[in-house]
Amino acid sequence: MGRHSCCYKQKLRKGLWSPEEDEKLLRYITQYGHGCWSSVPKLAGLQRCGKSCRLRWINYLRPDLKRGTFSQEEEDLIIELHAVLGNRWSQIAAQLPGRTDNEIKNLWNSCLKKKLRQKGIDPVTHKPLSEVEHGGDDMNTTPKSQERAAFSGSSNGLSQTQQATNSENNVFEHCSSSNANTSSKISNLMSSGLDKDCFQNGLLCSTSSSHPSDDLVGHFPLQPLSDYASSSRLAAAISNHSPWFGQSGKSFGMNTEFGCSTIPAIIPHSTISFHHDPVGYRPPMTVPNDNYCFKSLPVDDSRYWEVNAPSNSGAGNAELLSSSSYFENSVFSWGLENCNAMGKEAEMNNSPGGHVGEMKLPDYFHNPLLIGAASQHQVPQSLYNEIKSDPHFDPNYSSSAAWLQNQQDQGLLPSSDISSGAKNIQRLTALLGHI
DNA sequence: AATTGGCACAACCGCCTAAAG
DNA sequence: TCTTTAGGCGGTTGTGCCAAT
Repeated sequence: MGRHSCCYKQKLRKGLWSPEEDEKLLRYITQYGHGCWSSVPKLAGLQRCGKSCRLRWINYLRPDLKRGTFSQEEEDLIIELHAVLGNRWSQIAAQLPGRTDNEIKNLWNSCLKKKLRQKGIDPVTHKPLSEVEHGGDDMNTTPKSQERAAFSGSSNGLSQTQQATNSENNVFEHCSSSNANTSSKISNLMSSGLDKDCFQNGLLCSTSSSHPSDDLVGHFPLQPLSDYASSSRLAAAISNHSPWFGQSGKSFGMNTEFGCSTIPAIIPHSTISFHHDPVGYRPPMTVPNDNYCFKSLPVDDSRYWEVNAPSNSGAGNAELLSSSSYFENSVFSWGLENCNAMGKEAEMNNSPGGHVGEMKLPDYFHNPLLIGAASQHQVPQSLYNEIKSDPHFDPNYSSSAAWLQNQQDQGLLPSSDISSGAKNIQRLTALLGHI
């Protein structure tokens, strides 16, 4: 279904979005959330199909987008992840908060592929070009339909041929004997608490019956790792990643719309625990309110992120915390019910005093992430002007923590909120600062 | 100054899957 | 069980910018 049926019913606009359209969509979603995308254009007064609105929001308008060029670390991580996940851009994007799958895909096609080739690495197999040429079994020639079938039937997103190549060639050529260091890293990864089933159902699932399924290290495409940055980040990404693969091979519980997709779909006892270095994870950039305080608890060499569910919500369960509902019901409050009041209040006045978890529209505009977008003309001019004209606006803010702190300094936030919100964010920022 | 090619980015297209009727 | 509808994803194309010629 390329174009939805709604697109045929009436003449809908195509092509680039105008600033007016952006503003309409932004204002609507800010106030009401998107809900059913197919109804968004009508309710927002747009001559677009819902699919187009969704894409525009995800790739362009949503406030937690990180703009600007990719850092070297981001590029390295993308390459690492691509070696494992193949062209599963949405899942790669899930490990790079603030980046969209579209953005990463474009980067890959326009830049990273070329860089790898220049290094003598085949961007498809992540093996040395000479090896690929000799092999003759060129991955580039894998029929699309075959790859799609492989995707749906396999768990790691690579074609079956690709899986076999990675597991049988990379593993036993590069891992078991020559790359003991990397091997030990993966072994450590395994021995330090990861559920083996996650691997068997997830990324490291073997497709070859000739290899014992518990030889998990053996099914990891290790060869490229030496070229890239620390493999611990990849391990972290995988450890965060693999539990959310279902049997169909598709991930679930990953909400890339908010760039927070590493939050597990099922979180027993309302606790999010990220084993190992959570370097691939950043908490939602939305400020947690009092009920959702992110805590970092050092346990051995691992770090754990914990979310305290609100005791009075009656929803401190897995259902609430499942992906989108998690945000729609709680943390991502600006996107839904609170936004309604938020927008109205913003229209009436800019009075301070809103809670951290209930940002008013002007406060929302102080969000450095949105401002980042605005500064690059990613936000409609009228909104940008609104931001710039605000006396509290400071384009130099570089973190949500700084932003929060300043909100308190300005008297725009009560100290109770800053203590639970900003401090946790500051802790997160410090812990994740090395990214 | 005009043309051309490369590049980055935004958006569309088509496929797959799941849910609902 | 079949059909319809919608969401999501990856591939591809269109467009504008910029540097080189």
